[in-house]
Amino acid sequence: MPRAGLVPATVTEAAADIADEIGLSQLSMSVVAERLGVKAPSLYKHVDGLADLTHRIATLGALELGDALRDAMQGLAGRDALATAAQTVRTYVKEHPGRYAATTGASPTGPDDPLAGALDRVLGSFAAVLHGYHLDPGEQIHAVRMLRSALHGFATLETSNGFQMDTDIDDSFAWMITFIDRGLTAAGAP
Amino acid sequence: MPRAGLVPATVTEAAADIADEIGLSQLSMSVVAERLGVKAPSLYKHVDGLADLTHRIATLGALELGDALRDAMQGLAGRDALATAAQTVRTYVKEHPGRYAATTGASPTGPDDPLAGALDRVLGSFAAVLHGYHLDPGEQIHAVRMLRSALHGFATLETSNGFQMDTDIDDSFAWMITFIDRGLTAAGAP
DNA sequence: AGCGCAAAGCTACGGCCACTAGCCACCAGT
DNA sequence: ACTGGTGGCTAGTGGCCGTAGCTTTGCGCT
Repeated sequence: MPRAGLVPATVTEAAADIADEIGLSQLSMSVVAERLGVKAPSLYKHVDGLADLTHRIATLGALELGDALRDAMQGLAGRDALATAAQTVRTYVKEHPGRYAATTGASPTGPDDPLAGALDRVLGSFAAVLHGYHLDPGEQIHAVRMLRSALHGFATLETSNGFQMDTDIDDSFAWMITFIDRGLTAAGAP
Repeated sequence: MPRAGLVPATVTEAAADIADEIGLSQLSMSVVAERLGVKAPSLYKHVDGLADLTHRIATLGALELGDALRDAMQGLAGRDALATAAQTVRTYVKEHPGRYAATTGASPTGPDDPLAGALDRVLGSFAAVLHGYHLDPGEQIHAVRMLRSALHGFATLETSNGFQMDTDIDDSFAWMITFIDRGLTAAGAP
């Protein structure tokens, strides 16, 4: 019987995929082990239990989302940057609901936790979106929180089927982006 | 040994309280039974398992939030109605995070499910807020979704400690309400 | 090539969970 | 007072996380 050749990263990625497929709450050591062709206790050689595994999935999700935002927003500003960032977040949450759920449910254990840096990069992208609107510096933090709330709320409500089906959700999302863009433009030039 | 005199409503309320205290994910039949002075299997005489119990907590939460919104918004319109509704939601989520988590994680099983009606009443209050702004009828649904997203996102991020502590969260919330009010006013009178 | 040793896999186990089966005692209605 | 339904119980199953300890593998070093 050859060895499986696992490292923490492989386990984390397999677990993240499973969480996206069946939901984070359904994730278990057994199902991850099964996918990797291994018995459950073997995973503890690479990962420090289910809580640690979830934390690693959260970090992976934050890193991926940060990368996606950075890539998508290259050279954009103002409304284009806002619309692109928003769509990137929404798409990521729809394609990776398990990773995103892990990310939102996690908090860094300390300043050296890689999750902290990854989350900061995501927040940095949101801040970058707002640089295109000439806001009062004191308003910057409020605007970031408003933007996060709107995107996070919309995406989570959408993935949990919180919206009725009858009206197109894409239209509502576009409307919300326009609403925020107009508000930020007006706030920036009063 | 006298009987405990339980009914489904007692069990649901006790479970909801516990969920608020220790988090919905930590809720278990054992801990509910212990609080009610009863062994865990006895609960199955009143409630059809943990999933059913969670569903009942969700319904309770939606009913309570709907009542709170109705009461708080009596006779208010426009910005006052918006600010009051928003603050009501935020306060409810902060005081009853377990109930709210159950509500957002649940979906009605059918049209006769009491949860469906309760959720509709909450949505109705949001729609009532928007009646004070003279929106195009086609925009109404988008505005409801935007409002829900913002409030839901803000409240869940706040309860999961998603915001850094350094800037006052109350200020950010007030800023967001003002932002939405201005946007809706501008949209209603273009 | 062969040897040694760390590490990666395994089986076996303990404790907690949800949930079921089946028993017993209490209280209500006649 | 009897009787039947009902609310509580104990016992038990299967699943989960996580630990202990064993076996085996395969790399590095002589």
